[in-house]
Formats: sequence, C-alpha cells, structure tokens
Amino acid sequence: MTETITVKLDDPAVKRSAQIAKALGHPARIAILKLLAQRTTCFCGDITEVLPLAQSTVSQHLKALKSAGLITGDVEGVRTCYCLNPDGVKELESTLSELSSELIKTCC
Amino acid sequence: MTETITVKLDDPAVKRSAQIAKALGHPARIAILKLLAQRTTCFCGDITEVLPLAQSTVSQHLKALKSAGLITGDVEGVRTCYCLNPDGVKELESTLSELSSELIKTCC
DNA sequence: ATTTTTAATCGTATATTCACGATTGATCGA
DNA sequence: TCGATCAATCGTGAATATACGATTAAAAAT
Repeated sequence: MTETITVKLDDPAVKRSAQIAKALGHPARIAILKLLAQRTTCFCGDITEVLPLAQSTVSQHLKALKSAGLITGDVEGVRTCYCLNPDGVKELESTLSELSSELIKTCC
Repeated sequence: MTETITVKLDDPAVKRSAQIAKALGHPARIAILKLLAQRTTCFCGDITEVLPLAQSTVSQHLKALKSAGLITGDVEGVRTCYCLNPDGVKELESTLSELSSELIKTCC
C-alpha cells in the first residue's frame, strides 16, 4: 500500500502555528510582548512612549497581537489596558516548542 | 535614580527572533519544514509535488526559509537538495522557547 | 459646558508578500 | 549533439503590511 502524501496547508494546527509566528514576525511586536511581560499591564500610551513609533502605528501592532490572541485589551475609561493573554502565551509556548522539537529530532 | 526605559527595535536578538518568526509565518513554510523533518532531505520538485503550489512559489518559500537560516540548499547537478539546517533549527528552538518562557513567567 | 486626554480609526503612501506562468541556464541522458 | 529535466529568476498582478498624520469618539477633568 503506497501512501500518497499530500500536505494540506489548511491544517488547523499548521495554520494556527503560522498565525502565531506571523504575529511575532515584527520586532515592534516582540518588543511590545516583552514590555507587557515586564510591566504586567500597559496602556497604549505607555508603549508609545517607549517605542520609536507613532501612536497609530503602535495601535496597529496591538491590534495584530490581539487578533492573534496573544494579548488582551480592556477598555478602562478613556484608556485601554493591554495585558499578555495567558492562554495565548501558553499556546505560543506549546505550539512552537512542539514544532521545534519535531524539527530538531531529525535534523540531518 | 530613575531609569528611562526605551526599547530599541534594532536589538539584534529581538530582530533575529522576529526574523525567525516571520519565516515561520506562513502555512506553506511550516509545512515545508515538517516535510524536511520527515524525509530528512528533499529536492524542490519533491516539495512541489506534495504542496498545492506552483514550482516558482515553492522556490520562493524555500528562498525565504534559506535566507532565515532555517534550511540549507545544496546544488546537486541539476537539482537542489534541501535540508533542515541544524544550527538554524536550534536557534529557532532556543530563541522562541526563551521568549515564551520570558512571557509565560509574568502572565497576569 | 468646555476643554483635555486617550486610543481607535481613516486616509494615504510605500514596500513587501504571495501567487502564477514564462523564461533562463545549467546539467543530465540518449 | 540534442532534447529533456530541474530549479532559479523574471515579470506581473493582487493582496497585505507598515508607517505616518489627521480625525473621531468617548471619557475625564476643569
């Protein structure tokens, strides 16, 4: 029995890994995540202060991180409090460590 | 002594993490890496056969993975033998697991 | 009631990504 | 030598990403 291997690119796990990786695929977004890890919680303005980017640009990156499930954003009056999303971070951890161990196993 | 925190986006480690993540940020490229892990070694044509993508598109993705240091490509006559790059994969492993443990530590 | 503050969104410009077919250049086989 | 094979590259089009300033809407402070 010969198996015809065909990789389906719409495999949910593969798609999810790619989505998470894509969200990490910009220095500003990694910096934001690290910042949130340091401060636990941040307003958009705090982040803008620290990064060499315009407020609207930071807002865009926050949106990207949020839609990938890596952070949460709770509106507190006129501000929005951003925070690492534990579930998302755990998923990041498990997904990418699974991938890398799968790869590392057979490295030529 | 008040420390003025400013995150530099050109921090080499951050940039490298982002570069690696970006390379993983497409389902096709993750699929290619998994494939190389299964087969240890692959010609471009092998990959094209298995993915629902044109040869030129696969070649583009391979180029992206190669320039991120995740795979190698050795020309063997008319073919090119692609292979996981152990150093790159190790870097992937260490970089991203470091990041996720840094994030997971302080998750609110 | 008015002004200020905050962050999202809009509009825009430029750059990059992703996909394809066609072409090229190199190598291999006949 | 000639034709076939393979993969990189070119050219292209469409979609996304990245950045910015300006505007908006909501809430807070005056």
